[in-house]
Amino acid sequence: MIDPHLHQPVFRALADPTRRAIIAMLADGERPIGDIAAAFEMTRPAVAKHLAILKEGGVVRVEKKGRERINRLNPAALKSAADWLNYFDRFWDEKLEKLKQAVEKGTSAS
Amino acid sequence: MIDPHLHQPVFRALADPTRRAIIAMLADGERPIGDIAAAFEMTRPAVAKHLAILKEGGVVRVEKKGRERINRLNPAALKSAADWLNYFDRFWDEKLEKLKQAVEKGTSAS
DNA sequence: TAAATAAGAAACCATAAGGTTTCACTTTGA
DNA sequence: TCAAAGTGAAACCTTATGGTTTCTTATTTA
Repeated sequence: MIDPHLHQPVFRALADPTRRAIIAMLADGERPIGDIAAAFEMTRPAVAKHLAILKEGGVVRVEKKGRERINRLNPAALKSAADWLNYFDRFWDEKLEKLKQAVEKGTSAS
Repeated sequence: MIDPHLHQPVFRALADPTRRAIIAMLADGERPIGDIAAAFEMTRPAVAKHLAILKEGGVVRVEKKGRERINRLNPAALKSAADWLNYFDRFWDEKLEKLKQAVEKGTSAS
């Protein structure tokens, strides 16, 4: 299994429900911080901190546009975490496979 | 997108690198807490706390066996988080698709 | 039955997290 | 050019987190 510290910035970014909600929101389209703060009824500094953590994980990127800062989702960064998790697919797949086999055996035996 | 609070116990379990390492270790086979503590050079109470959080997320299950407590991975619990993340596949897939198309166009044009 | 083994529980500590208020800095538009 | 809009940054507060030490409880086994 891969070194868990490599994934830390992404998993840290994913750890907070507000941040996951921000990710979901940005999946729908890029937005300035003010919009996000308004949507979550939260002060801008609070959102700014969440965005900083999301940026550290590479999940969000900013583009300065006049006096606005456009926050854009970088979904590729989530792949690192997804890959880590998908590694375990084999386990519950195996379990399902075993269960399926057991059920089939039982059905044919009865 | 689904309510981010539903996934909270799992994502919280995944947030710490030590916990992810414990998950990886248990994927290799069930183990009592003492073994885990020894492997990570950490006191048992510390590991016990991590295991408690993993249990809250349903990621780990315990079975009392004599004076030992066997900790076993429940990989199915990870599926909830994996599903949430895999939702975003479409985004970087889309990006890759667009990039591919752009490259192909460029190649055929040159 | 007494000693050793495996673990849970409580108390405590330092630091990280998540939030707020307040103040300063740019860019726009009248 | 000057007020308003959109932010960033610093200071501060409360609670969560991750860890330790110490003490108690339950099983083995000699």
